[in-house]
Amino acid sequence: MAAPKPRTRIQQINIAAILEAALEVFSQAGFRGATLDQIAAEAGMSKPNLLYYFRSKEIIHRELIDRLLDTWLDPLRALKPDGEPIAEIVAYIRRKLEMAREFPRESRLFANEILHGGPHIQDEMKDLKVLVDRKAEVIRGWSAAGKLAEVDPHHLIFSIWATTQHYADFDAQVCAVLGDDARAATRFEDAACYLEQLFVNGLKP
Amino acid sequence: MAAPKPRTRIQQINIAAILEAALEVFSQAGFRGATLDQIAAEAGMSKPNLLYYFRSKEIIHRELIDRLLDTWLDPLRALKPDGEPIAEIVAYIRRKLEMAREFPRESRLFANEILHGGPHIQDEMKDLKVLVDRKAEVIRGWSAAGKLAEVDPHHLIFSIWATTQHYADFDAQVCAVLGDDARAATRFEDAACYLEQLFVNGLKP
DNA sequence: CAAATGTTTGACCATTTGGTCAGGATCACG
DNA sequence: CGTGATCCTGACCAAATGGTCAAACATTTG
Repeated sequence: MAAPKPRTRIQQINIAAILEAALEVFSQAGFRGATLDQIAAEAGMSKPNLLYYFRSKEIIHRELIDRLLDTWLDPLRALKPDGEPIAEIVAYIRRKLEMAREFPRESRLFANEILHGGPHIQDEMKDLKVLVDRKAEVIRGWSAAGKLAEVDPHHLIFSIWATTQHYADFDAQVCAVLGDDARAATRFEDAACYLEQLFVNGLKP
Repeated sequence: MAAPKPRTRIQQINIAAILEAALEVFSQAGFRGATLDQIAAEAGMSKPNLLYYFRSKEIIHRELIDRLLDTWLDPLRALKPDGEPIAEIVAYIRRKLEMAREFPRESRLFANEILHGGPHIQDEMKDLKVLVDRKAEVIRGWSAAGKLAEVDPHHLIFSIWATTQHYADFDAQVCAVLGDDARAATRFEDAACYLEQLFVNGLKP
């Protein structure tokens, strides 16, 4: 199905360099805002050479999205039905927050895509729905067993996505609001602490 | 400071039509992805005529952002220090959710801007920080008075922004995951209900 | 080494796009 | 109704951009 693995050493190096550069540029400027010249410059090669490895701008973008989706949902997949519900959810939040810190560019790339209606990932959305529906059933089971408050599982998942990815996608705003002081530097730890409190106990005193 | 109000009737009509069209196009395609031709077509006029009213693409964008920011923070401003804390926060969440439903294009326009580092709104970010810091103090006071859990007020505000704007910015994903059934149709009501539960009581059974 | 295969590039092209301009159409108003 | 201000447009332009191509340059391999 997928193209056979890169044959030569040079191909491996250059394809990796291009994807790294494209991730940087796409995540900053969006698909339309990114130019092949920018990506080529960032990757340290000429534009025709870049196009020798990827036949079009869109193909680079697709490849990035494909690779991203592959790992993006791992934290959700890791939600274990037989774990302790609250602990499982807190662990999920921590994993998502960790990804927001480790892979902010991937998060922004994805956010950009969805923000514009996700025109390139209609198929993948179907798979996403299947996965989410399955995990929603798990959560519903937890609620039914009295181990979790009775909440809409889909919206619970949305709220976890929203609160964690916010720290990657809206980093500019987060940092601007927190200012230059130490609070901005510890924002991920502070967020983890706050979100655990929020999701477990809410805001009631 | 601002240009004197549109003089003529025609100016009022056309400027309004342009801003409406630009909001539509910018929010769908982003700044770079939007073209003057698209905006002009959407506004039902020729490109040179559009440029007669706004001298450049960037000026249209600035005007939209300016008008947006004017009202975007109203819900936060409305947070009353002498209200009942939990009720005030729930009311804030409902207002933000209402805005996500009523003004999804504005939300996406703003999200796009922040996602790309907010290059056009550095100044406005300063004002934002001032407002948030002030409201954070109010929240801290509520916690100190024992009327609210002890949480980081800034991150509390972030989580409200994230969870509510998610329904505007990531609408494509939300609808894809909820599917075609009635659940997608009632997503805002369901979200309001879920978020109230989450923020007040958390997920503990 | 020499052929075959793989890699790189400068020059080039068509299209898109933000923006201009001169002049014609329309409107407000005395 | 006439005249000055406002409004509108077709034609045009320069720059940017995605993409092509032939030919030069490396690298591998028999």
